[in-house]
Amino acid sequence: MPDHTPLELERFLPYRLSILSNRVSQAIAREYQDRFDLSMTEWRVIAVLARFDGHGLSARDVAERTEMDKVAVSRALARLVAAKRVVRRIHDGDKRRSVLLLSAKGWKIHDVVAPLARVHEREMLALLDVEERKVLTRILDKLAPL
Amino acid sequence: MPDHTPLELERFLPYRLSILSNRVSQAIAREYQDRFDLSMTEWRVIAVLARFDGHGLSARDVAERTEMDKVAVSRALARLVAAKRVVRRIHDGDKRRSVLLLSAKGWKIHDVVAPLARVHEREMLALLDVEERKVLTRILDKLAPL
DNA sequence: AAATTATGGTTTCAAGTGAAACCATTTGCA
DNA sequence: TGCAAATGGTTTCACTTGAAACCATAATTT
Repeated sequence: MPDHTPLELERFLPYRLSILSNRVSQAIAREYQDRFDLSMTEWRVIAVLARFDGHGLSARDVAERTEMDKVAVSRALARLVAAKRVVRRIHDGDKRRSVLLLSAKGWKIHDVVAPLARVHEREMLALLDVEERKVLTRILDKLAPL
Repeated sequence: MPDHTPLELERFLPYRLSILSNRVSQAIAREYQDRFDLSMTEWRVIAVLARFDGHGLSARDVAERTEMDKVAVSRALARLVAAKRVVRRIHDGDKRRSVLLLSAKGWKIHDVVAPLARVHEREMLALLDVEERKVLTRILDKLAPL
């Protein structure tokens, strides 16, 4: 007799994770889209360019730092450059490589969105107590290192 | 002077959550695809139909239970019915509503995939200690209730 | 009962996505 | 030095996806 023991989706970890992550990302993405005409991937690009300002990051570096594939990054950059939020130069001595910098416009977006992002994070953390927050960080370190 | 305090993406909670969730989902989805020609959404449909067997679920019910939108469910069902993994009848007394049931074929898939899913979950949990597991559940209950 | 509104479900359309092909340049090596 | 392989980046193609329009049926209002 076959084992029909059903999987309880709503207690299944990968499922719950994906629900949570989708809800959070959706909410944030929608806000960035509406208020700044900025996609999630574009925002991530801006965030790393801000963080590693002065390092002269290339598109490849950005892809690595954001865990997005290079096609996504290429497209996000195309839009950001077109909107003059990012300046693209060419690397001295390697004409394949681009050197990416936030423009003044890009910094302005960053300076508004970054605090906003932190608010979102705080709202989320506000639902947890101190211990839960600590353990959550530890869990993420273990499950998705780097 | 503007505040350029950069957002550290790799410590930003929504970002980390999305990375983790994507990695896990991707790995699982790929396996189901390769081994059973089954998409993630199709698997979720099968899982709820198995779980609520005998309840005569409609497509709408499935959408609710899986937190997927009705378009996704409609398409998943179309494929599942075409593959004879799900049987679709029409509700007595409401000709709009469908009544969905797993076929023998559908049950067979379920009986193989459900244990496999549990293995995936266990592998994940194996990286955590007992306390972390308990707290993780609590965190998910708080952040993504229902 | 006729007319309006709501509901279950599918289709359509536009946008987003990844894989693979591609181009230019650079690196490694015979 | 010259030629094959590798690398940074963009484009193409086929597929997925969500929003809105849509169709049929049911429920509600008058």
